[in-house]
Amino acid sequence: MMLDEIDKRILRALQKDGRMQNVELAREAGLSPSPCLRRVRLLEEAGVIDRYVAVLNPAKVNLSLSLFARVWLTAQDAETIDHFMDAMKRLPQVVECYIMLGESDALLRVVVADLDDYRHFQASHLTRINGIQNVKTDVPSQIVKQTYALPLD
Amino acid sequence: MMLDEIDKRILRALQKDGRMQNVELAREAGLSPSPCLRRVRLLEEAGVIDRYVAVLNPAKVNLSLSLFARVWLTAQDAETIDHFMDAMKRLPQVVECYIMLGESDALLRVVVADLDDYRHFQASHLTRINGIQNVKTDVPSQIVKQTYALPLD
DNA sequence: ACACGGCGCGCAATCGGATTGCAAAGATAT
DNA sequence: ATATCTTTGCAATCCGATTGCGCGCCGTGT
Repeated sequence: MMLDEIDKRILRALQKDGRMQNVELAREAGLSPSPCLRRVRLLEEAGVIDRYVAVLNPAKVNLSLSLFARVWLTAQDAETIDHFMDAMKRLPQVVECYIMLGESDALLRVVVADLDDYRHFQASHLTRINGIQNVKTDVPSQIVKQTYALPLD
Repeated sequence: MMLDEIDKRILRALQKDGRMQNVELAREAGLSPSPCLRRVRLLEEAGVIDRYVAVLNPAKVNLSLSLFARVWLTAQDAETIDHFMDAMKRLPQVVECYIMLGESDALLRVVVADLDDYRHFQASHLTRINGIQNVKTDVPSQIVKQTYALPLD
């Protein structure tokens, strides 16, 4: 799919505010409302816009601590990795999970209330999963930026 | 703010689909539309819902490569860190940036088209920033999970 | 137990934006 | 230059968001 400058303006706006009203969106895009909405629908159908989500304030729902865990597995065969991935998909505290090339085998972002909560999570969930050899937890002291917005040129 | 089970159902639904229509949302929450919408507005005003965003498909906008960079700074004083943070805020390719306790000083998630693009980003942006001593790039081979949804009990 | 007060609910009416059909304008290729 | 295909803008329609209001439920105090 080919995106022109108008599409990019639409996407940039919707990445900032996914509920922006169509009239305002049209103004920002430099279009009248109807073609603007039609473009949005096309972008949705084409899968350029994957979904819309509400972003919560972690502190307001008692999940102030976001931390990273680098995971080393006991092996890198498909079975071990698949089992690990399935387990990660099922843990709601694991908000992001990547299988990595290089130093560690996986990188997680885990969201919990506090360190006690994380200790509990690690003890009763992480360590019970087969195939995990080691976990190194990295704690952020500050979140500088957490846009999930992709840069469109 | 105290969240009851209905609020949590609303938040869970909106984290999955931030544009869900109020009538459907009300159905999922087990409420009629008007009190449901009133609750959503309260959650917005209270800052529990921080914002709504459209999530794009990276591949569809030619940004298929998401990678992590661990950064070591030349010093950990406020000035060095502030300068670094300002620089990160200005780089649109840097989608997430955390100042870390422990091994590395910062962790970035960077979004680019491909490795060439990343090399270029590193050469013409990252390495030009004062205070960066070293960067280790970690490449994910697979994205297992990328929910940004917080687990509400 | 009963009366009172406050909070949150659901209904129904209103309001406003989303959606669609259609004709005109623009772009493209021959 | 012209035919064709595409995308726009307008206007009418439709549908959901929003609000006012009365009711019922729950907690409190007597």
